[in-house]
Amino acid sequence: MLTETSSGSSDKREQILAGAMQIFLSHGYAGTSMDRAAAAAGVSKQTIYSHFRDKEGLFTALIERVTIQRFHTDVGMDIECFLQGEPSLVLRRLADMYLQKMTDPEYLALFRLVIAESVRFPELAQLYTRTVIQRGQIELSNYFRTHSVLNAADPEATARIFWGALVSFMLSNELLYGKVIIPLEKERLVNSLIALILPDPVEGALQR
Amino acid sequence: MLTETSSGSSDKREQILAGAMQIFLSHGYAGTSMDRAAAAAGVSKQTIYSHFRDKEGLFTALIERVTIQRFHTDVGMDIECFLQGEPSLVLRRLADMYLQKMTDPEYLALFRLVIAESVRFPELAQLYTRTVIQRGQIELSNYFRTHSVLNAADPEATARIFWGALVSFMLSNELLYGKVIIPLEKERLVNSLIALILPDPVEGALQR
DNA sequence: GTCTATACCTAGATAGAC
DNA sequence: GTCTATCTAGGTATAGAC
Repeated sequence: MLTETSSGSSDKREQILAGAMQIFLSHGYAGTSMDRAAAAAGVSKQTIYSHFRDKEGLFTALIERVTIQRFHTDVGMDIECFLQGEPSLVLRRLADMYLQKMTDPEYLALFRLVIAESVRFPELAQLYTRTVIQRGQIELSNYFRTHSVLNAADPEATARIFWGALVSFMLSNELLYGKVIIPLEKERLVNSLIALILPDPVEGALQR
Repeated sequence: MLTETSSGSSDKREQILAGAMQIFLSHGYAGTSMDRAAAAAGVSKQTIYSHFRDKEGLFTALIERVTIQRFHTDVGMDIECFLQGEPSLVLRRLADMYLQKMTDPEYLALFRLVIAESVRFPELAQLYTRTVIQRGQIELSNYFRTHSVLNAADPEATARIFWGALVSFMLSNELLYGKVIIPLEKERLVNSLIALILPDPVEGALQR
């Protein structure tokens, strides 16, 4: 049920993408050799070259696939059911969901790789921005816009702040070893975030 | 006036670091060859190897230098004078200062490179976290803690949110092409950030 | 200390058998 | 389409003249 490309879909092609993905995600573009990619996929090097034009073509197809897949899983789960209930509960639910998605090892590796290669492969970074970042911020903007009880005169800017606090928390904690250097419990970040956005914080919402 | 290392300081050493830095910052670790680094520094390859053990040693010394230098320039400017005055003005001043520092091309390149190589060179990522990230957040935490008029029951968490919103804005705008894909004026982000943190937003502070 | 020249290896990409 | 074998360029690192 994946999008078919010009080369057509085949088992081998999927096998190559699945195997090479592990190596590229963990070792980066320049750090991955076609030999290792072929070995990880369980095929010979020439088989890769019969399915993809060159190393760049393989990498591009691969990152596109991971990004699009992530988009589809996001669409798969019903976002609407997350937005029902007390705003404080909804915001907490949203924050927990985004943080959980962001701390997935594959998401972290994709995030790091897209940033690392954003100069050599700008079109991949742009795809990532449109597919992952923009999507999340539109969801948040819509919620802030349609719930005027919240302290969000500018829904789009508030969405950036909410999302940005979570992204930066993940980046610092998971990729830059902040978890051990400047530890901060997730709950404290989320509690403060909610307290800022809710006009008058409910007593029970702040648990510490 | 730089910190002297075990190899001693020399003009050549500085020349090598300055030249190689440009290449490493723009092409990454694996994307930089010792030939290009030598050419950019205007020395021969063997001269590099007489000052540094190997490519990893050169890269490590280089990133350490850039990170420490950035720390020193931060110390150089008097942070205290930034913290005088109305909280809304101080927050705006802080936000503008951090955003300006973050959009410096060399800072952006260092940021991207540290993230890209955070697996191969974890000690550099940790140095970056301690020197750049932790420092900024301590400054912010102290301000929030000593100004209880602000809506910051948890100063450290609030500092994370403030800093995180700015970092993520920079990351999205400057590294992931968000400036053209999901544009948002800097002023709107900063205004909303200040409005959230100030208990009752001053009328004149929101300009749009 | 600094350069030129080179050893040795691995990279991406291809040729040709099947 | 798929594999084995191979070509060529470019990589890190070193040897030896000055």
